[in-house]
Amino acid sequence: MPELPEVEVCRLGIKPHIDGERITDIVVRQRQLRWPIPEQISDAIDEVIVAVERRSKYLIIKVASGSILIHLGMSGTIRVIDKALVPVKHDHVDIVLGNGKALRLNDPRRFGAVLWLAGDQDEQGVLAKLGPEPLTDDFHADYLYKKSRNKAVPVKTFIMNNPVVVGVGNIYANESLFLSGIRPTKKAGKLTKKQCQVLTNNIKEVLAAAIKQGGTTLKDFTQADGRPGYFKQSLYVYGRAGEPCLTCQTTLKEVRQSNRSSVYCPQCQK
DNA sequence: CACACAACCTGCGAGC
DNA sequence: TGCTCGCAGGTTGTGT
Repeated sequence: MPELPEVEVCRLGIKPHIDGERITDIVVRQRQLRWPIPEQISDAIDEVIVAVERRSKYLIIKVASGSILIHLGMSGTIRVIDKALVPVKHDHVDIVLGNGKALRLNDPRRFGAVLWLAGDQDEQGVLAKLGPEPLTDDFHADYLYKKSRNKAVPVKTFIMNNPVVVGVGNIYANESLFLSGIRPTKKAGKLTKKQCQVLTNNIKEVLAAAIKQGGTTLKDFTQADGRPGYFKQSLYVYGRAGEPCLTCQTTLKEVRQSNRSSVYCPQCQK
């Protein structure tokens, strides 16, 4: 499910149920995710959760001696459930809590990850290479303009590249570019300052709006049937190839870039 | 260095 | 009913 908004909605949903709770056990049923779940993750057992944070699409669950990182990949979901609930297919990990609940990760495709960071230093590996958070002031028009100079890559590929900016996945990349009137195939280096301004603004707005809409379903997060059921987005282009543009009725086109589908309006996006 | 593309894995819907 | 194919919200690693 996860692009940045879905991960943030997930964080907001689970935080009230797990923050301040003691981890009483960590049950690993399937260790082989994107990377094997490290044995040292059991260091977190008997410790108290002191923070529930997010960096990029990683959830960060902090205890005194380190942090558990969780990435949901393409198909991961996480739920707070009663610890006695019988696990189903692809329920790979439980973080069992002192309050009788458990944080349960389900991930059919296993592109997700559960990692352990000892101490409080930033990881050399996954977190160190990440660019700015899109919703902070570190991500702004001048930054994007300077960063994109002399880049021949298509702008869509550029904004989906984690070292440039994190958290912009395929859906919101398509939507942001439509709202900005920029073709996904345009070379990043050809963006004007004005276009960088418009694009950064739209990326921020699209992500913020999605978080806000996801938030409306938070109260259902721990219901028995469980699934967060993300608020249905009103999407302008994603998944609408061949259908009329909602602005000008022109038939939306689809191209593949870096093996991902890009949909755009040939009239509205130049 | 910059960029394109395959790979990781399972499930689902379309088409036959 | 059941098979095969293509595609899916992400990221890393390899090759040119």
